[in-house]
Amino acid sequence: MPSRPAEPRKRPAPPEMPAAPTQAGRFEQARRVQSMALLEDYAELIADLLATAGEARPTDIARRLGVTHATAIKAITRLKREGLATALPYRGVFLTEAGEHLAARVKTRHLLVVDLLRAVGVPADAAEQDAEGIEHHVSDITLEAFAQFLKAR
Amino acid sequence: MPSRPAEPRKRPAPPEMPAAPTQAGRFEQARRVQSMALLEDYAELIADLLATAGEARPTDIARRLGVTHATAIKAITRLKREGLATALPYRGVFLTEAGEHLAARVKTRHLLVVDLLRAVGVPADAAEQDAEGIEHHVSDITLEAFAQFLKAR
DNA sequence: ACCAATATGATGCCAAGGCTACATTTCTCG
DNA sequence: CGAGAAATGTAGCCTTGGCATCATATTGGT
Repeated sequence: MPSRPAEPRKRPAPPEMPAAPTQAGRFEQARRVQSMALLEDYAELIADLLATAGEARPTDIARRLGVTHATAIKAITRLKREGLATALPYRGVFLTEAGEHLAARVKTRHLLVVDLLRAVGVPADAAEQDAEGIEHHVSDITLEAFAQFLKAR
Repeated sequence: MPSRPAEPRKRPAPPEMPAAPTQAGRFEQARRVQSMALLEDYAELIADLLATAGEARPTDIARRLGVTHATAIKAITRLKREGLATALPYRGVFLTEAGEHLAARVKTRHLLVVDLLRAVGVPADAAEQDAEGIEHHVSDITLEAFAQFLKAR
């Protein structure tokens, strides 16, 4: 039996010990990171399309991300609002300098995360899949540690 | 200059090569995982509070997660809807069997992720912080690889 | 036993990210 | 060149997960 409904409460001992310096702080940071994840994915993909095909069109972006074009266009609007991309109607999307910087960092990080996962024995498919979600949460410090580890072995 | 506005488009070569079996599929999976993340965090925390303090009250949950109590209550409502938790008004939150199972899996995974990060040289603070976001994206296959790696070294 | 303090719950608001449906523009090709 | 096809853009709707605010319940202390 999972758990009994509890008595009327006696407020035994408010576990006010922060368990760690700030558990709440860690969750907040994780949420902050998460809000950047989508921008990062779009920036990286747009950079890839620009490099590969010479242009990045909403439909291609949408297909690659597995969303509808309407969703992609909304995201592109946000990218523009954040100063990461520019777009001329019916003429494709381009990255600003800030957008290109972001894309480059994201790509580097992605490759490093995949390499590290492979290095500790994760199969290629799983490494690719998991990296897609993991990468956004890897801090610079952790990334540096990954690089060191890979160099050392 | 980051990128030129482009010519009227000539549709050069639709890069229809799926780059990988399914890039879109990986993003979709990452999004699916993300939608579970919040439930996992709540389940783990509730289990911890129940074990530590004997009860899990919305206000404590909120404080530990760094959100307002209104937000916590909404999440608890979703936990109930998903069959992971039960709650009696003004009497705290409890986990169903499914909720306890989830909490246990999440906790195990969290510890393993932190251990892995530490093992490859990530400082303790960063490991704790990054694990908070990373753990949700670690598949069973990857988790198993982590376990093997830790055992082997 | 009462009242103030605190916790809890209910609403309503917002932004993000999905979607569908429909309108418009551009392109391709006969 | 002129349609039909395809891409692009717009609008409206939904769910999540935040928030603040207000109303109600519980609790603790005198």
